[in-house]
Amino acid sequence: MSEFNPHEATFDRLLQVAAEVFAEVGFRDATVREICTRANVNVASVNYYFRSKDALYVQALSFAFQEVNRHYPKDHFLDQTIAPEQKLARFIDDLLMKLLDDSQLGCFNKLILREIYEPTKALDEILLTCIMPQLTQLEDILQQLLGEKTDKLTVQRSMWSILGQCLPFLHSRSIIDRLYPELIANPLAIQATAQHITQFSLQALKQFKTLPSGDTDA
Amino acid sequence: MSEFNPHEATFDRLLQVAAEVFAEVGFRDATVREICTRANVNVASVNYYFRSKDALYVQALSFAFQEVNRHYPKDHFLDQTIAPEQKLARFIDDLLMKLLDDSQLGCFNKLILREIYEPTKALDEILLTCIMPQLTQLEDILQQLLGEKTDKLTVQRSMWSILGQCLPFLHSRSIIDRLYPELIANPLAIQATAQHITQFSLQALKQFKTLPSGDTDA
DNA sequence: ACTCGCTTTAAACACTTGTTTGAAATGAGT
DNA sequence: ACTCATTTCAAACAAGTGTTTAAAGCGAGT
Repeated sequence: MSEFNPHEATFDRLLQVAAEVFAEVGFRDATVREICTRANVNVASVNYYFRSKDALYVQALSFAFQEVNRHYPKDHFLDQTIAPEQKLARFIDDLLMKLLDDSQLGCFNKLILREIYEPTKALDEILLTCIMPQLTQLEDILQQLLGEKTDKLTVQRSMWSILGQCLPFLHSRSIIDRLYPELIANPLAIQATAQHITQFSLQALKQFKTLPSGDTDA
Repeated sequence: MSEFNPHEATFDRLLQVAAEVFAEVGFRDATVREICTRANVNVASVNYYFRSKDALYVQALSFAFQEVNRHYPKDHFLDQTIAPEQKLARFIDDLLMKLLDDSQLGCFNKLILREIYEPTKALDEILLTCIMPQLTQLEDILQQLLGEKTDKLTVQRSMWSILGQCLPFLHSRSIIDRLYPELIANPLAIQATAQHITQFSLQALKQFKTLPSGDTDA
């Protein structure tokens, strides 16, 4: 994944490789020796620079968040000129791309996923810095789309309805790859799937609207 | 979870306890010694009865499936007198209850979830015996609901839209418990959430119908 | 009472793991 | 050229792992 660069300080190389390895096999299955070998670094370096494997994990996590947030800026949803329906479509598109990203960044996603799946003490920080911003962003879009008078609980449930439709492409990849590969075979298929989710959701959301504005239709 | 019963053969006790422990901490973090201690059994028993820890895991998995399938019979969806909308509502209700089941059976669910999340060689068998039946059941309901002329891909995508809405309550429990506990605070709340998913989906599905039958409305 | 197959047991084995250690290498400041 | 703090290294350590072993216990059939 990340080719060996001798000019990168061993500290940074360790962090980078650790994130990758932890993402691939999880905290427990990741061995210090494997990480050090891949980083072309002596075994003792982990304890020298990070005190322990646990501490390395925590640092690797927050490093991964920084990277993800750096590559996926989230400010382009504040634009009030774009219709909320459009924003929702964009949100779903972006999310699906992110979840199916198998590159460098994808491994950071996997890392976060692991943390959700079996939380360590680091989860609380992740929730605050990584998950919550995404959730409130979607919540805002939905509140705009449905109208201010739609109650919070309905908005939240709808938010999970939409998130839920996207998430299987991250956490049930093993099933989808085996039984429904056509859904994500190529970028076009992914976009079609995203479009389905958008259509599905927009139609569903109509029933919860409390706004009179009836000029936004397919 | 399962209190020690001296009259139960050690073989059965091992299987039972192994399923619990594997579900709790995963294959790698589960130690043979922990399993044996909980089962009031000598360490060597695992290798005596099951040849290896790996083999024990596989057997524990298929044992878990048998138990789950025994407790959740799936034949009451063949009844042709029930409207497909009703069937969908029932399906979602059942699934949500299952996914949120924290009892004895819940641990079997966790076991299966783990297998989906990080597949071992055992996944293929699980897909066949445990996952596929559920999926095709939902697929059938949807095909009935949408009409025979709706294409398979749309049906499959819709199936994942519905499944996806339910699955977060299993695999993102850590987030929901922390940020949205009201959604599943008690049986009533769970039912309300299930009802939301049903309404959301039925409204969404309308746009994909290819059947003329227009007498099924909210 | 004795045998013989099955089961249980404590101890040991072989291996991997995270971590520590103390010496060697490195390199900037003088 | 020397110093000294920082970094790297091979080797060893201590603890935990799955597995094996060989002896002891047990229980029905004769």
